[in-house]
Amino acid sequence: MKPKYYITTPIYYVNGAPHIGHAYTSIAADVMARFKRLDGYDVFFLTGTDEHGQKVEQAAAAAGISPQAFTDKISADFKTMADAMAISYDDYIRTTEDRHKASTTELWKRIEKSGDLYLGHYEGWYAVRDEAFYDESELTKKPDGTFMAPSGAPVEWVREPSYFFKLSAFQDRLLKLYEENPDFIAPTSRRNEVMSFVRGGLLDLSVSRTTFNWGIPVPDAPGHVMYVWLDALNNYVTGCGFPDETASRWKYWPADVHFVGKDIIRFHAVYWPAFLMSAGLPLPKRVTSNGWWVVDGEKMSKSLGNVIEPRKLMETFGLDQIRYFLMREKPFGADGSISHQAIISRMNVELANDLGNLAQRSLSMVARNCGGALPASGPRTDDDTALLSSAAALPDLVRAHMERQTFHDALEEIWKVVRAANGYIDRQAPWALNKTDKVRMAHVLRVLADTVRVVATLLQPVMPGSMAKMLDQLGVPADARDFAALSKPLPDGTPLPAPQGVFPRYVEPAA
RNA sequence: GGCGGCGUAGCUCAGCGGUAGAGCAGGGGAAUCAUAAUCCCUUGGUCGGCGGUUCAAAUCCGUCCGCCGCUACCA
Repeated sequence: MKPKYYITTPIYYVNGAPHIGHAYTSIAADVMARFKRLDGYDVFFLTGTDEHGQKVEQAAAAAGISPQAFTDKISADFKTMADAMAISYDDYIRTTEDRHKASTTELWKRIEKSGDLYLGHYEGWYAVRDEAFYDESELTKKPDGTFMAPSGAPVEWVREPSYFFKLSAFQDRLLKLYEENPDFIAPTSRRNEVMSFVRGGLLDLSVSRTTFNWGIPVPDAPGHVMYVWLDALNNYVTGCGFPDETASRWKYWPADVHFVGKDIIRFHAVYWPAFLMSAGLPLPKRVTSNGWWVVDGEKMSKSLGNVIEPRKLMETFGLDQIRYFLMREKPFGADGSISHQAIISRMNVELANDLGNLAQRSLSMVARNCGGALPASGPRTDDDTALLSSAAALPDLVRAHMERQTFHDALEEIWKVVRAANGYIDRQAPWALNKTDKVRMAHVLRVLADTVRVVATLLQPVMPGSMAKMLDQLGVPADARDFAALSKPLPDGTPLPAPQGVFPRYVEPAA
């Protein structure tokens, strides 16, 4: 039986259109999911939308439609986006679904039963627009005497009854979790921040609200709805069929990895495990967080007019090219910059010149000089062995990087082999052998075909469409494209279709 | 303020105790199978400053300068 692997993206808050940040996290999670499937795992990959909260309620009112109609529309937009980016999710969850309400109600009851909830009241300066409370020290006084949040939003003093979660009681258990599981939070810099935060002491968490209705009702507490994070985080458990622990999907819980943006690491690495501990449910194995993309050193913002839209990028450069760029250009956990020029450079230098051209020059010689059939292997020279060995070592190297989400390093390892193959073809010069030693030429071309096959197989998670084309051209059957199949050589004489360029060079349109 | 991180070639970064590295960009050459793609060679750095430990320091310690992150209920 295949080992299971459960992977999630955040569920995205439906207060705006999908942007590059959403695309990035989802693509990374998708790369991971596809990699695990090819590596022999029974993968469950969940994504979806987070649809409750006061802001949604108000935005819907402003739009003159019901909250449900409002979220239906935006959730559909996110789903369309996920499909357009080839996100291979197995389920798409929405927090407004009945299954999630049932699941979260049960989670609440379990936490309550553990004695970790109590009724108190919350008061403070509240900004409706930010859906957040602020400490008085954070506020600035305006000329008219009213106060303003750091975001510029107006605040008002509110006092409301609220249920609290005894987060303060979980400090030691959380620290123990981090210490015993050094891989629980990635990257390390975030782990240090989280540990430092928890060491500093934890306050109880307000987990219900009475000032709005668009949420899951607290059981037996009229007027209270659950506060957003308890509701939102629980989607990961809902997706596995909770509270039906006999559901076929329940085997997937706990998650093997939650992919999140660095802004929500604390919710996933502190609150979420505490909720689960209280409810007596197993904890996720890992929370891995990604950094931001900036444009020319500036954070993207509408006012600066430098917002990069994922749809536009895909239209201009192509989906696989963008997926490749995002995984290749910077370390996953770190911030990095994106620009038109940088995309073109990766695309033309690495995809078109290095890899696309390697496949094209190798396969066109097979087509022309080997009767369009895969040549047989021959006696290996040292040069042959060096290249084939580096290709054979690739799956383990890449796997190790994938486990740590060091995608850019995984791709660099693959590119070392691509560059080595270009060096090999120049040294062996099969075009010269064509005139002097056709037998050796055929053997050289087979070494190249085998090397490109390994590379293309390993790149499928990042560029599924393009690599499918490349593997077609290499004569690899559709059922022999997982990593295990690499140990089985392709049959000699496999007929190959006429090669066609997989990665065209990007040429700037004439102005 | 407290805690943590970073500062290495023009650019992005790796190295983290033993004679400075990669990719891109720049320069020269080779080849001509291929998407004018490829390959080889090469220019270029007092490894932020100053002290210290050591036979030996980008690499350990101290200090200074400059950037950045976290410091609670915001996706």
